[in-house]
Amino acid sequence: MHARDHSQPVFRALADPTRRAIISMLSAGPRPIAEIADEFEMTRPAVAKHLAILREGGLIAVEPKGRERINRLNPAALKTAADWINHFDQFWDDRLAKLKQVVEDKS
Amino acid sequence: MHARDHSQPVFRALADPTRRAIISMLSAGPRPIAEIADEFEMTRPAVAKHLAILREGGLIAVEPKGRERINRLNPAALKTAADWINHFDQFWDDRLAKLKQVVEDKS
DNA sequence: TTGACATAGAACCAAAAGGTTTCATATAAA
DNA sequence: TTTATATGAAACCTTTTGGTTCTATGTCAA
Repeated sequence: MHARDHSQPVFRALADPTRRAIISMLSAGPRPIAEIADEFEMTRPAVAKHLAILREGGLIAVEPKGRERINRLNPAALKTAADWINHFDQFWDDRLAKLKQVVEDKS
Repeated sequence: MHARDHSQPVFRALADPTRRAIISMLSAGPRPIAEIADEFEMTRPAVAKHLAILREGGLIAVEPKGRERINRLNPAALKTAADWINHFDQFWDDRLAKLKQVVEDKS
């Protein structure tokens, strides 16, 4: 059993509605900070802080490009949270969970 | 922009490791507050606060039984978070997402 | 080189979160 | 009825969170 809680930074990142909105936004494609900040009614440094927390959760990766820093969604990190939640699949839809297992076994 | 964020109370509830541990614990069966609090190194009122937040997220239901209050997991509420996350399934495993869709359509 | 642009980062602040202790209340058991 | 138990709830405290403004730095463009 895993003693420590590696999913904490991910769940923490997902807890804020602004950060979830940023994830949605970045699912359409990578963007520099200023462009992201334009979509919200808060200052750029505030958005930058949210991006830092998303980065700590591994949810985004940053690549410098000239004087910009391009933020790209790393959806694989979402799987950490999905795995934890899906652990309880059986409780809300046992049949689907079993079929999904079959699908996974066949792959 | 989405008008309102109905998933916020769920994600908020999931953000704390103690609350996730409580969810795990209750997946084994309903328990009264004192029994839950025994498992953590914090006071009963602290645990009671966590239970209140889980209740706000719809993740647990409480039924009074004598002088006890039995906390029962309501895993259906987890689906709210799962749905949001699985919306990004395509990014980490497009094939599985499609098969899962087929399964859901057949039900 | 000079000026504009994109971002980093520090200092600061108010509110929320997560904990505590203390006290009140309802039910069960003696 | 009296006492013990299970919980609710208030008051309080400290740390974290989410925001701000101001300043510094590196890069592009004239």
